[in-house]
Amino acid sequence: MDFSHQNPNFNPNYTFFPETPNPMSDFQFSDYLMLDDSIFDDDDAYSPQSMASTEKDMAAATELSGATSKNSNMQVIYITSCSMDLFSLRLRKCKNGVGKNKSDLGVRVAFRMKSEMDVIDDGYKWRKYGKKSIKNSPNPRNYYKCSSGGCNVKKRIERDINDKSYVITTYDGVHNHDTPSMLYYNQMPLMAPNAWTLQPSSSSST
DNA sequence: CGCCTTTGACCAGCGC
DNA sequence: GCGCTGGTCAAAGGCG
Repeated sequence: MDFSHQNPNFNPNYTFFPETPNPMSDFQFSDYLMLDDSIFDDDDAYSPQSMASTEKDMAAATELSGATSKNSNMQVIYITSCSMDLFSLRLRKCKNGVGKNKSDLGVRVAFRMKSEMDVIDDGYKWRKYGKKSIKNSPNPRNYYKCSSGGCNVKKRIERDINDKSYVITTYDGVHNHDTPSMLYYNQMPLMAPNAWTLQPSSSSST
């Protein structure tokens, strides 16, 4: 089964994450995903280096997710369309990597999706602890902490300045517990990860 | 009663 | 040093 495609409009190193038919895929991640590259193993097929996007895309994603110079170790992955289940599987992968040598707050993930709702139900329980007006943005930024005891994961949610139909969500840290939906994913056959990560750019494999 | 949101105050980092 | 900005705290009130 071929899950991997190449998009001719982008960088040859670009990897396309296809949609997969799944009842959990009730919405799709449409634009940017940003990760701290230290969570990846060197030989990991998930490595950002194998999924480099254009400089323009990276700059845009960096701006969207609020990254600054102090986050310069972050790398940007461009995803045209990725369903919720695939994204969660990637987070599980990240969590496994972080546990080895980084604190729970070593990961930042940001993505932008089209949604009428401000808060996306990602399976975890969140408690709102702040709200701020952001300079040059008509939309406030909301701050949430994971309600689970001992879990220090935070997330920020705000509307895209340029297109209010998009919501930008930034996660800081990795949950130290599972969520019911994660249990669901654990029971899924692991077909997607092996398929769509092992075929980056066949043309660039020199 | 417990947990949540709201919201103003406070604090720290950064640029000038 | 000062002001601006983003992030967090904590008190108050609401809701199930």
